[in-house]
Amino acid sequence: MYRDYMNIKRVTIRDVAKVAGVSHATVSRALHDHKEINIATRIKIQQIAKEMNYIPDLAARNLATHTADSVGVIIPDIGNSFFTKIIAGIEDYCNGSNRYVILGQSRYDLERELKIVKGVLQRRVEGVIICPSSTENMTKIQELCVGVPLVFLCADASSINASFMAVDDVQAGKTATEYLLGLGHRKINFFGLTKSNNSVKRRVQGYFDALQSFGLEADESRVNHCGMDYQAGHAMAVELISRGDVPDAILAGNDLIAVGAMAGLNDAGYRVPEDVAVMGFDDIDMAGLPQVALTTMAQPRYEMGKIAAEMLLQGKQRYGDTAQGHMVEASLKIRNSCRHVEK
Amino acid sequence: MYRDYMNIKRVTIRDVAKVAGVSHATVSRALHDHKEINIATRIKIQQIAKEMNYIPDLAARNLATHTADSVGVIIPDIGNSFFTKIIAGIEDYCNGSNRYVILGQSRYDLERELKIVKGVLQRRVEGVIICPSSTENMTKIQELCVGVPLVFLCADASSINASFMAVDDVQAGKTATEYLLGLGHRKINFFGLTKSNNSVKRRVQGYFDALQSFGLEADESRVNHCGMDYQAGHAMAVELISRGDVPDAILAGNDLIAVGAMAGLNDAGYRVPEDVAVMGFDDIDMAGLPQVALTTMAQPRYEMGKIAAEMLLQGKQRYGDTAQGHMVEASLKIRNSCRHVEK
DNA sequence: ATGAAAGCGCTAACAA
DNA sequence: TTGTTAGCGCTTTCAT
Repeated sequence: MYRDYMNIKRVTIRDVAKVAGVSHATVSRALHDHKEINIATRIKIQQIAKEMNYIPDLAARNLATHTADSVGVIIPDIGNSFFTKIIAGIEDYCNGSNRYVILGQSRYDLERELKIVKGVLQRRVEGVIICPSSTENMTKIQELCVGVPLVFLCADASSINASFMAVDDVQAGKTATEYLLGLGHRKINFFGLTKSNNSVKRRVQGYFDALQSFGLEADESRVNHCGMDYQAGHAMAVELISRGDVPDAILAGNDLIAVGAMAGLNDAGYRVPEDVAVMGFDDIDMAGLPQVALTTMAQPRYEMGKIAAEMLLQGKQRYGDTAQGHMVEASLKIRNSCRHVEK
Repeated sequence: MYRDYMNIKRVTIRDVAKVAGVSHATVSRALHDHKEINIATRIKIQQIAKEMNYIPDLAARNLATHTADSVGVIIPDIGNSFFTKIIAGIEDYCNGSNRYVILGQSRYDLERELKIVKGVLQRRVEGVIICPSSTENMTKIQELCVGVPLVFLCADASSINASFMAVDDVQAGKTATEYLLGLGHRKINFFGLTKSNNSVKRRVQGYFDALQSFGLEADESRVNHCGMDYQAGHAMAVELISRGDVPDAILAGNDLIAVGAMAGLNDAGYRVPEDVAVMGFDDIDMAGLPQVALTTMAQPRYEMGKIAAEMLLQGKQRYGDTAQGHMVEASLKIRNSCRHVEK
């Protein structure tokens, strides 16, 4: 039924006890530097344990103590360095306190995401940090996590009273769009998971806000629903071109899309930024390459991961607790993929 | 002493049993679709379990059955998309069989790496897959993992009789260098963790082999020991320039270094490939961007991860078992960062 | 300072 | 078909 774990039996606390000629309880005490123990026996036991290559079984310990020592981290796409930097932040915080990360990848797939949440919960995590693939799933996730600390990352969860750590995406979308507008662009298309993803939806909202503040009419056909990766951005750009509907500027839901769009534009003979401006969100490593020089809205990814971990593990955010929301500002990073045009 | 896991007690198999009016053993059977159970009670119990939001505790199950359901994956740097793609391969294989990945990042730090190995071992992993940061640590890792399936990734472990999945780095280094040599370059510098990292050491060996086959004398001062990231590549390039020792070509230990070196060269007014050729290893996403167009030795990263996971979980590679080694060829990916010169 | 015993949540003989 | 019991490796009272 289950998978075999190991034929070679690992040395347990009892094995050590036998060799040391004490009870296993004493070994447990010795290993934990318990105060009420003879210092000589403690040293002896620790010595023996080491010689026998004793490795404690944390699963058993956790079972006995009702504790947990790992946190579940669920992100949409491990191939996107934006998330990867977030994980680095979480990891660093966790390693500092000897906790480990159990990783899950939702691939922006709602079913899969829910399944993974269940999966990590079964594994006795101390809490879960999740960048939800969609707004729709957030309530369900919250319900699944009853009793377990939970913080949403990169998603505003204030409406469902859950803890979160996010960038002010509405503001970020607005700032980005205003920048493009200020440069003289008028036909601005938005690329991304504009219908489902929490962050992207809010960025689109900011995009509309900016249009409105410039007295411009919003054109729904300019928000183009597509995936969140390089390929999708490339394909969407190519599609627009083949439709003969080349915009002044493309505001992409993330940098991966933006870079893909740039490539698609280039392939079709359009120059960036001369012919069309391209802008993204996140400020991933790629964006900063001199050869790419993508103008983008930067998010403090590493810090966001770190703070989320801190919120989770210090605050013990849990369903029913007063939710805690951290909202930080994204910052406009001007590089060379957008330029001024006369209108 | 330990961290609190949850105040809200989770519903256990016994809680379900009480409600259903059966013994907890029956619940266990029902939940596992055990054959010897009344179909009506089975359905009833499953129903109740669902209503009560019962979540099985896999730690307890594993303890009882001597099984494990997660695999430890240890890589040097999660910020490098090369490793990230490997993880994607492992993840996909694992998710297919409902296993989870416990992640660790060594940061090319030997102490840290060993500590992480111990950490995942304590967490009852079914096996460990590791991209070792150095050759030196490999034996130690092998010793730590006695009794637990282990496969080295991106490192030739045949000399210590351990299982591994790797690219033929010697050949890859040779092919790369010969390509550069064939282009007319003579002063070729090698960047990277040339003294410690298994892969890099072997690539350097191939580099020397190629030099020799061209009847050229190896110049030790042209192998420059530096970190494995963008910053390190950038810094090393700048240092060479400030030394007034600009080479014809730079062969970087990985693409991140190569891209960093390109940027450093650009910053100092040198053009790639006109003034100096730059080449890397791995073929990460960045390398493929039209704006970067880095010539590199490509490795089938995703597949390597997948195969490693398969080796680990099917073959149950363990210390003492006949080790299994998979060696695949890297392929030369010619783009625009190297060009022909007259000598 | 140490041992004996109970129990964490679960599975798996063994009985009934 | 179901319940009883023991036990996985560990911690933690409670005695001694």
